[in-house]
Amino acid sequence: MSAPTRETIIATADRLFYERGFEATSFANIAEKVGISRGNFYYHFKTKDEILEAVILRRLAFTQDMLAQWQAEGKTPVDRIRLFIHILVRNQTKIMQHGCPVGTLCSELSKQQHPALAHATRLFTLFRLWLSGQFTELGLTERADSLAMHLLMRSQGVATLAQSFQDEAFVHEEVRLMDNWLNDLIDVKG
Amino acid sequence: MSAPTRETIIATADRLFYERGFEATSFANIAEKVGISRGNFYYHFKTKDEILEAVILRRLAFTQDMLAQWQAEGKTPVDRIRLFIHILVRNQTKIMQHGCPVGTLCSELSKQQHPALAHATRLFTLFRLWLSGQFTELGLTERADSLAMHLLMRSQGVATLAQSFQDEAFVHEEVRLMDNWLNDLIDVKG
DNA sequence: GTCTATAGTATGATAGAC
DNA sequence: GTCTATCATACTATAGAC
Repeated sequence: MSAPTRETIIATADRLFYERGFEATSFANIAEKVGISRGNFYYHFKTKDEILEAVILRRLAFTQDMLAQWQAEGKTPVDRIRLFIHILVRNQTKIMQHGCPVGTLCSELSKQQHPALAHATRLFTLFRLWLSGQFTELGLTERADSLAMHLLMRSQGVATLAQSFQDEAFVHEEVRLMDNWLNDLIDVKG
Repeated sequence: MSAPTRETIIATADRLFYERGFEATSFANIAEKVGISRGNFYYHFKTKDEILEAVILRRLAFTQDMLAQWQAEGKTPVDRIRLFIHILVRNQTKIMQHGCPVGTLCSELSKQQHPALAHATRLFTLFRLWLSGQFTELGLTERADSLAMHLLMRSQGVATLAQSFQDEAFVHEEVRLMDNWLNDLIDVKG
């Protein structure tokens, strides 16, 4: 059974890519954290890009699971959209330290002109389609995709500034504004 | 006269740090672009952190110049705030390729827990104080800083998603929404 | 102020023993 | 599947000639 080791490598790489960045994380860093030799590491992954692909696949799977859970957990579309908005509060500590896992990865891959950018952007697309579905359920079919992108945009902006300024109050204030924005959207509609 | 070479190094490093990222840019990369040997490079800068400091100082100076120019160019505070909002359109091509120069640098330095993060964040602070001043002039003194942070947040979010999705129409749509947001702010006030 | 030469370290990657 | 040993390359950085 090689699955456990392989899975441990991917999970560790996932964490380190998030905390330190993709470029800044070396094979040695990952191998050390996992507790295996570098040689053994190459048995599981031949290149750094292979680990990146595995990490993105893992994140895609985890994101889909999370969205499915939100779908079951939130009773109304508004409740479900709020579950998205409030990840900024739930994951606040990590976001202030390392930013958004999706945004920072896409940004780094974009700068490196890395071919995996398109793959990583699919993480954003999962959220985009899910949010768009919620807005459609609210009867805002025409604007659904724009509204989804708008919310994604705001969560990205908050994450970047939270990371730079290390300001907890700012995050709460902006989450409050996003809640208000959502309320106004429903009021105007109803 | 060593100033020309030194200035060329800083300008080149500035560009490469923006285009490729700080970590991904090596001394050899910069030296090659400048057209000097690596040995000569070390005559001007002993460590990579020294160049980073010089680059940040350069960016601070350029930003202050730009803000001073906007101050003179925009006839009213609203005009001046619009000059800020529309950098997203003016620099669209570069933003879609490399993101926001300030946001991506701060994000990277934050991940590396680099001591220069506080210094780089001052770039954001320049915009924050300038925008806050415009809102104060509009009579929104109490909310001036929150409004400034809100606009910074939105420009960061747009930059990150523009970089990930490579979507020109999205940028224009969000700039339009920021313009509307500014108009509504004045309407409510007046 | 600029160069070549070089040291020392870390990296991505491979070969082969167990 | 895991290890040690090894390679070629790239990096930061220094010493010294011109």
